[in-house]
Amino acid sequence: MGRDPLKMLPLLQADTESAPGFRGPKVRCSLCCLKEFCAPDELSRSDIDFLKTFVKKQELRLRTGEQVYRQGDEFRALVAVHTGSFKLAVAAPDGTERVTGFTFAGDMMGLDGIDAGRHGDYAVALEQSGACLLPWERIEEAAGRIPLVRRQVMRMLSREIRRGEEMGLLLGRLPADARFAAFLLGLSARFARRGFDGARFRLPMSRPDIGSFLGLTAETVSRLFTRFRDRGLIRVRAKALEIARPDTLRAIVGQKNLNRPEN
Amino acid sequence: MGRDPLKMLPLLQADTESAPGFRGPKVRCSLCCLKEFCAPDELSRSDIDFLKTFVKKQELRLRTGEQVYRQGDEFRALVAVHTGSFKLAVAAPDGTERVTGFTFAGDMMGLDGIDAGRHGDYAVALEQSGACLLPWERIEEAAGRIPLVRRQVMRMLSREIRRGEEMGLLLGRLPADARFAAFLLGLSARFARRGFDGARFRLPMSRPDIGSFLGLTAETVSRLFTRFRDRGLIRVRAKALEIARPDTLRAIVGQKNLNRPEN
DNA sequence: CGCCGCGTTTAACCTGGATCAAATCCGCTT
DNA sequence: AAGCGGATTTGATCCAGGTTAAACGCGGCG
Repeated sequence: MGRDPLKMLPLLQADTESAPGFRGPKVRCSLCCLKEFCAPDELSRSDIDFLKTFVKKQELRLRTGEQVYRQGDEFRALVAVHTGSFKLAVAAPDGTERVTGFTFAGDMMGLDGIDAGRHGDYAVALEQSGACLLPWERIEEAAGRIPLVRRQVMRMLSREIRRGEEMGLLLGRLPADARFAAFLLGLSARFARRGFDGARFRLPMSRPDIGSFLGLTAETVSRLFTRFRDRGLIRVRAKALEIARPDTLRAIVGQKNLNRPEN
Repeated sequence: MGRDPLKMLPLLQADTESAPGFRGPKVRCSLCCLKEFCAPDELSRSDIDFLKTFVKKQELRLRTGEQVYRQGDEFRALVAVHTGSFKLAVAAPDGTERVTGFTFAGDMMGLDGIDAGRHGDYAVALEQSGACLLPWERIEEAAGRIPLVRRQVMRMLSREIRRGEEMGLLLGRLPADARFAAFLLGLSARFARRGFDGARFRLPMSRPDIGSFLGLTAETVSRLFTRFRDRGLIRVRAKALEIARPDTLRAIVGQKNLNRPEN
């Protein structure tokens, strides 16, 4: 698991713009992170300027396997994914890893640390990725000053609660194939919402990661990939995925939704 | 399930103090709900007065089976449990019920409705119960005005996120006995934290409810009750529960925590 | 006081997915 | 191109917990 010592990039430092040895597309954070809070046109110019004072130039760049923050680290900032993707996971007492989520460009990470003041999970880059740090103290301050920001922060938190509940429903009650179908559809919807192709995308995570996330073994996940492929529901080629029949996938999620189909 | 038409008490009305036919201990809400937000002594007198303007006299009284809010209802207020207990559940498309949580005195309900503006679950009283309504608009206003309230609201939301994650871990990866042990210990801890006896309490919910919550069948839950009783871990007598050996229960949760015990 | 209906417990069997084991594929290095 | 090591796929068992069915217990009611 944590065999080779993964590098930990310092949090909240403005000079981490270019981690040594990092190569990749040069992107600026600018307003991208703020979109998560508010439709930009709903904010006044001065509000935007105020927000920019603490988000700009906070970009963090990570290579595959590097962690943005570690479990137990002091919580100081929310992390907005700017480019690439991350897996969120917790380490069980014995060191085993349990994947709790995946994040992509536009997602926010670290929300669960606000209460306890430290991170309950850790975030690992699944590929070369960029992230914006949003110092929580500043966010709180902004939330006090700008009603719109306050509302959006709370909605973001609430949305996360809802998502957790749905995940619980998924894990607790759906059989393996329905979980897997729901997973694929969920990814598809997320990509589509962000303007990417929802029918054709890359899975940045490994089979064991998917399994861990869905409460299944890597073997079962692999079998599901092949079964779905053989049934013509998806097209897979290593990490590349194509959703061929989303309707059928939806049916698999819905149909097995409960134990007594009839009523 | 929803066979007999459960009564729906109107939300946000001040005159629901005494629902017709309701009998039970007469309790006042006063500051109890606010404790959820802030240690009362950290708030100034004027802040408290301000908060009281919209929480006092908002108490709702419910009898067994009555719903505080229904799935899909417009979200207008947080609901703080004042007395008694509730189960939170969602109805699957086919009408089947999935229990997503239980709440007791001091707990807050409805947090997941903030984002979407409507409730994603419904809350049913498991016994004669009382609840306080906290109009969300007012809470938001207070959050803007009083930094402490703002912080506490956000922490509350964050805590809920963390709890959801833990629930996911539980549902996705623990075997039945570990889930059940964790459930009992969780209840115990919650009661203890609220000043009740953590070793001896009443389970207000039915076996099927527990099963639904844990992603197990009622039969399995029943078997676990008897197995745990036979092993001397608990004492059960219908709804009355006594935790005899919490340490062993903890061991059951921890030990089965993962698939490869050795490493 | 005994009947009725529902929630709970117990018992017998079956299946989905985990486990264990092995073959194959793929990206990288030399 | 060949060699290597980890990831993925495939195959063969096994078992926890679901399913089905039936007995039991208990409170409400006529």
